[in-house]
Amino acid sequence: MGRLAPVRRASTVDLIAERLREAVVDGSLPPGTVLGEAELAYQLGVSRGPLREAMQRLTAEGLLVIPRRRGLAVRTMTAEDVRDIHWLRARIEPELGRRILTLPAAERRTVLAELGAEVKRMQRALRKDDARALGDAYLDFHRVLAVWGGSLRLARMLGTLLIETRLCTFSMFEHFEVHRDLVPEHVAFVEALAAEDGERFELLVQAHLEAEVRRLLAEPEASTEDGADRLLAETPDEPQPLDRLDLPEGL
Amino acid sequence: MGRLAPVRRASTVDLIAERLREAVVDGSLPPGTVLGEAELAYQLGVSRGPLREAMQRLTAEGLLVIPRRRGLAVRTMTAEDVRDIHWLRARIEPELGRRILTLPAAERRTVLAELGAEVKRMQRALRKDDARALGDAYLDFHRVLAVWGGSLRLARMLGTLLIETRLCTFSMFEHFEVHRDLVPEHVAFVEALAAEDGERFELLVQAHLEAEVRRLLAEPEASTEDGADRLLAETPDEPQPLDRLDLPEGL
DNA sequence: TATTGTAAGTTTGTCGACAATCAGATTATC
DNA sequence: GATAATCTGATTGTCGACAAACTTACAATA
Repeated sequence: MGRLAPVRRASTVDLIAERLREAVVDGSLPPGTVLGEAELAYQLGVSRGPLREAMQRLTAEGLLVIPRRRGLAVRTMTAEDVRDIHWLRARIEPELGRRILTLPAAERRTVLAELGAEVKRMQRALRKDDARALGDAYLDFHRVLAVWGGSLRLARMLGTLLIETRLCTFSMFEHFEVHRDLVPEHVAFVEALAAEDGERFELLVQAHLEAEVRRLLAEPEASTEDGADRLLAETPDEPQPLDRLDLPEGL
Repeated sequence: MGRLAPVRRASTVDLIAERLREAVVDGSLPPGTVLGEAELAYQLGVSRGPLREAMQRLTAEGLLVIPRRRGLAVRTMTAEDVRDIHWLRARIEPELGRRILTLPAAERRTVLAELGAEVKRMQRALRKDDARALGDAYLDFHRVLAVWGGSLRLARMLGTLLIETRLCTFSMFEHFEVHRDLVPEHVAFVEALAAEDGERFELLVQAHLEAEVRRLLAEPEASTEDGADRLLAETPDEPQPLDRLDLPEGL
């Protein structure tokens, strides 16, 4: 008989954490935002207790920062973070690709179908010049890799890295930008997987991620001196940027 | 003028989380342990608020599990977890080795010295037949790799994986065991790094980790039917083991 | 004018309490 | 005798409040 998946009611903390993650991903909480607990709790319609618990969780994921006595702040990514994140993704994603290629044919077809669907979403977004939708489809494309990669922990890691990638964009630019290379690049990804060419997939992914780093770290548009300030934030002369305040805790 | 490192007072949550991590690592909180919040808070001398926040953080790290209305439980690792953890480590640690080899010579010497010191600790522990100390030195050896690997995120990940590795041991066996292969294996690791032979280092590490998996998943001593039960926990017929209750949250 | 000292205001960090919920034991029923 | 229903006790999930700590602004002094 078919086993039933156990029901899993999300706790309030789960809900809050998810809501916060969403807000970070969709840009309603841009990097550097500082929020008071009371205010935020009121907005979410919960008390400060559960909110603080959720904050701790997002802190462990590296999305939030808790400056002492200052509520919470959305992490601002430095150039070093950008490099670290993309370097890591360049190791993880090809590995996931390889694992996906070892899947039974049926499942592999499913993966390819899902990836194809995301590429289609990207194409539609591009036609509409909808940078936001393009970015969302981009994230979901890579999430598919995480889900099918066969390693719980690697999936979780990549999931976090993808959100951090989004934070990189927000940290470096004021607003989304459509960049047209994205679609052909991802078409190539799918083709490489379809051809069961793991090596080619790896090279393509790495090329893509390196290009992303270059794009993100290129001098931001001169207009937004704000962006310049943020790049500066990684120079060692700052009075210790908020972002790194409680990182070392992790290890 | 020399910049002063900013003072960083640990918050109560940090302290609690650290204490809990320690307890997990040193075995005073074996896998499967269920604890009531009130009791634990009393033991730690704090109120339930901060304790719950720390719990959320350890949950995000995958060390704890929060069964609904049951306080908290130390995660029990399944055979699948054992494989996942070691598989991941087999990807991460060689990568860290490679990065360490690209370090300036002076720093590389420091790393080798630190690794050598840990190996010495392992040898001393082995001579005394002190399995606990051997395990601790083992953890610290690999932590050195994490610290010097040059990637904050990868370091954090490996740090967590190492604690999980310890949980694997506790999940599979009732007590520590001295196994003598460990020391020569780690001597070889250091030698490979000293010879700047990244490839050899990779092979050695992978061999070691595969051996560990075999050792951990070998039928536990017949005496401990408890261990057998735990192995069973991963079969799909259980009514959902506590361990996996709230994992999917991560991604 | 720059710098230090002071004070007020705001926010967090922590705690205690209440109510809803669940697990386990007991009892009733088929 | 086994299953289902009920009940009770304990524990969590959530909230409100208090006190300490920090930040900011202002004033005084060199």
